[in-house]
Amino acid sequence: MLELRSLPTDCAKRRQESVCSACGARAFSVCSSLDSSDLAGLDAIAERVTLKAGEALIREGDPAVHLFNITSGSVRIYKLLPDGRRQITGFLFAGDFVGLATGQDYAFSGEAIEDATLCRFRKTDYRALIRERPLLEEALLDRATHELAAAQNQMLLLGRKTAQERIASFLLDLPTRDPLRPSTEDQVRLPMTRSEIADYLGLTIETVSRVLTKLKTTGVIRLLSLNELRIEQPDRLRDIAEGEV
Amino acid sequence: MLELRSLPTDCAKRRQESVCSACGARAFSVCSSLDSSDLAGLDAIAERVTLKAGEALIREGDPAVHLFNITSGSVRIYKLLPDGRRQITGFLFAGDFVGLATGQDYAFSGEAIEDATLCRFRKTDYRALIRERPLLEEALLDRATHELAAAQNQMLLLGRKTAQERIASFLLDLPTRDPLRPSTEDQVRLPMTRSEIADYLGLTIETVSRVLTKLKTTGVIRLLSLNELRIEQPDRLRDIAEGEV
DNA sequence: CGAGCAGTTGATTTTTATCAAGTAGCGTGG
DNA sequence: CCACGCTACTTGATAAAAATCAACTGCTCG
Repeated sequence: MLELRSLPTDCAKRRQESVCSACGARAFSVCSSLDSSDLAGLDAIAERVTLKAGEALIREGDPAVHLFNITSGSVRIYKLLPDGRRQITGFLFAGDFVGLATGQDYAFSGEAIEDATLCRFRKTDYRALIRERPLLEEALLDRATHELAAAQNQMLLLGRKTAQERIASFLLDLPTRDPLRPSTEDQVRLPMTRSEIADYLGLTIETVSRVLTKLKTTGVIRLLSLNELRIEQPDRLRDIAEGEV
Repeated sequence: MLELRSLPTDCAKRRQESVCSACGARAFSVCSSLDSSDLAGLDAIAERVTLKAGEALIREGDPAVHLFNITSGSVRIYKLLPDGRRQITGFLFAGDFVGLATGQDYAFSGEAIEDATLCRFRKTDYRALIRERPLLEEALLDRATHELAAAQNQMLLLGRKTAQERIASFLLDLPTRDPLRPSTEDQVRLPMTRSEIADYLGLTIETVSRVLTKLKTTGVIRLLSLNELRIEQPDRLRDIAEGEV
């Protein structure tokens, strides 16, 4: 049930597999030395939740009762302005936590992009549990810390990168976080729509479409289908992402 | 020496004052029940650091040896693109931690905006310490969590708000985080330059200047000096910040 | 087969950046 | 004390990037 996916900076060999007693899903430790016994407590207070594509998980402003861990599928979290403008602040995949960054009320909404399964904990239970399990807390702090670093990268992207640089950065970053990435090297799965990519990168769908077309025309990427593409020239894409053009 | 400033969501009465044995500076607990004895351990491994305005604290890419807590003054943290474009990802004040969001190497640079004093810990010492002090770790997790929520707000700002909305949001947010805010209600201290405001909001200095002039002209704010202004119409500024115009 | 939706492409507008020319405040040195 | 020059800031004119508006394509699903 609980699957703490290894963080991107981990080397694979530090992964430690364990099996959730409650639902049988595999659980991976994060980089610090967390093992099955540490996760067992979490499993005990977890409920399983199933969501169809598009269904809401949490809604901004609601009391933050639960904390979630994604078992399968993917989730978008976002914030809205009163007039409907949307900023997607993250795409989350199996192993990610949803709801860590909240106080009294949820500060963002979350919905399934694809069909998804999740583990749900009451925040109060989880608070009590992590007090007894310092290794679990350390793992969560580690994870929050990594998310913070990712958020800073995203601020750099949103504040200072051009449309082309944003798309390039996105195409390079996404597969590193998606556990379902195609096995083929440099192939990218896009489970989200153009509209979601636009709202994640602070652009419009038209601009996303135009930039993808341009990258295709210049031979940097190849569109395999609407939701799948291949990076033909990774070095060039990396240069574009960092503004080296 | 160590000053864990209360988080904005705290009610004042939950503040718990304690005095650092090493340097005499006051230390406040964060919202959870952290007291002097929990902080004492941190003091023991802390060194005092003094910085003049403009001096660097940490540099992106350097090994992340230290963790800092600001005792006085203010700090900017930022990331650069190869061509020099800068995104300031945060302004930090007394009580804030610098260096939480890092793995092996620092992922951002940090410099003093004004003269500042800080406490410095070796990360290894601090890691060892928080394992023994669950309340401290909980406080840090809490803080990381709040920073994550703030980062999401900033992503909404950078990705979807207009220049005017960004400035309005900034003017409303800054005083809530600056412990040196003027005692006069609705008065805002701007210890940073226009260039820093611009790099924090993803704008240029010219745009920042123009928007401030416009807000002044429409009577929403009054510029008292270059680095001090007063919000004349807080409700209207709040409306502008949320796009209700 | 056709409706509807996601995506693409094109023309135009808007916003903000860029380039350029001032102005104001401040510290320094005469 | 004042002139000088520096820097930060402001203001104006123009350019560029991306948004908006609009038309069209192609795919999926009933």
